[in-house]
Amino acid sequence: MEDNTRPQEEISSHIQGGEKQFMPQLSINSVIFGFTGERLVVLATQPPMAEIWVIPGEFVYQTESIDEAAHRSLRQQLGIDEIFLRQFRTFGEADRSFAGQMVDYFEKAGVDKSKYGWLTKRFVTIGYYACADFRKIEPQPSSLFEDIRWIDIDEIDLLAMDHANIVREARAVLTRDLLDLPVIASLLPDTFTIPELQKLHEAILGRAIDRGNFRQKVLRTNILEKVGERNTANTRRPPGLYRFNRNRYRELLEEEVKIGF
Amino acid sequence: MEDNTRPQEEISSHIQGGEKQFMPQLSINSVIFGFTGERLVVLATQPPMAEIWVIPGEFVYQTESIDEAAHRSLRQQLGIDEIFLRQFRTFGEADRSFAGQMVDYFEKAGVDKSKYGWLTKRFVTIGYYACADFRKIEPQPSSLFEDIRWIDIDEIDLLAMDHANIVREARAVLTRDLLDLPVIASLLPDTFTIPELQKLHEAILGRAIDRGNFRQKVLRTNILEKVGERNTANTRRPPGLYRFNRNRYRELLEEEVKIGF
DNA sequence: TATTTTTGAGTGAAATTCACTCATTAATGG
DNA sequence: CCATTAATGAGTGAATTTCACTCAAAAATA
Repeated sequence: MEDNTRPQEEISSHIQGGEKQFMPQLSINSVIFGFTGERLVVLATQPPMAEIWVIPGEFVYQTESIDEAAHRSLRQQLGIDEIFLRQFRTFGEADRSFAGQMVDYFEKAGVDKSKYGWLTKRFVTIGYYACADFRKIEPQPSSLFEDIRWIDIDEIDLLAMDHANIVREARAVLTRDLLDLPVIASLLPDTFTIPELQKLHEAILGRAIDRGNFRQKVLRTNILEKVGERNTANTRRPPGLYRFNRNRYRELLEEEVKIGF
Repeated sequence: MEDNTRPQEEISSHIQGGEKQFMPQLSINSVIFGFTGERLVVLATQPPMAEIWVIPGEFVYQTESIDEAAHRSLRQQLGIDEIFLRQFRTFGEADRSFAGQMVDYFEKAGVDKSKYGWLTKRFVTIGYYACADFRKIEPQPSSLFEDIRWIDIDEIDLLAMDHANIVREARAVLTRDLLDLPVIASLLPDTFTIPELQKLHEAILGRAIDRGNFRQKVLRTNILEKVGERNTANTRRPPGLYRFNRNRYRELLEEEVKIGF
């Protein structure tokens, strides 16, 4: 993937030149999953002056692929590079549009309708989902959004438009993809304990897993390598510290070995 | 899904009005799988005057959803209604366009460039795949294509543009979806034998399956009901005739029971 | 009528799943 | 300093599933 970074533009210029540089009526939206250690969360942003929460989105430059647009979005808006990012579905209901929320916003901002009109049309959006280390991302407002924060997976109904539905679909795909362990690797810090890994699985699957059996199955795949003896946490018995063996990862993917928890 | 059928237009009017009624730079393409009894095949069409083969495609009216456009495409072009149809991926490379093949064609046809120009731009296409009963579809040329035929899954490299790749991706998804038996139900006639069902599985998976074990597993799910005693084929011992029990179907889907061959 | 080919049915060893118990470790409280 | 406690690490065995395999049945064919 080449670097298609463009200067971080002011929101108004981003929008006003839109119809010339972007693919018309097309956007991408990314569901970015994180894991607090207990709960599955997704990243939500609040556009300037608009009192709504949405998942991060972008438009597609005429000169870039949709995958590049998705990566650029994360890079420019969140400073995230090198991340697991996967297209999972495209949403194209006939009445899908920003119009309701956007008109108010632009009139407040004093933008001329001839400039933002292209934005109020019906939009088809390509959904991506990503997994990110909860602690490494430091959400900070930029010119593209006023506020940004993690919201619990059970609170997504506060999202505007059809974004709650997009998140639900993404979560269903994530659950299916759970077998491909590389998916969740980026949800965890570089090193972690097996109980932590189990909690992540339980958060995604939404059900409890037997402790002993989980441990056995994971270790049997040889996908983990012990890196430290103990944790500085204040638990009783200190759990072993592990990290993913990236080579074994790819092997498992190619063998299409299903772990099956 | 409402009926959004429009009169079958002449190819030229279909194209010339395009930029006004269709979503710009967006199309859908459908990979339609069939099963000959031995081999997996896909439907390919040849546009008028163009010496290329492509999979069926359409544009999306501003007033219809992408799913409706996909269904309409099959209805208008192939006379197929009520079919299993599933979106599987969107293709959006920066250089994806009909330009190469189309310019020659329209110049031959004497269409003014101002009319077909919108068609030569970069296009993003939403991929759908469908399963159809090989015998029920009777491919016949219409105003939208000059010729149409089934091609073997191993001969898709003759397809133009990135369509071979689209078919490959669809096949990979079909293989994954094979567990959800309803997917393949529409590939078979209403009644069929277990050996026929097994051959279909082998054609999709691309490998041999043990006969006895396959039989056991399928029958254990109670998804089949015996409908006739024997077949009029000229085999040795006549196999039992079965059909899918639609109710049991949905049950299995909801239980998310994996058959796992 | 014997042969051949295909379907239908069954068997058992090997592997996997899954609920469960026991041992180990180190912080905590007295 | 020691018993308690809470968490991790390790193991066990019954039940189930997988999978390669054999045998029986049915009907066309020679």
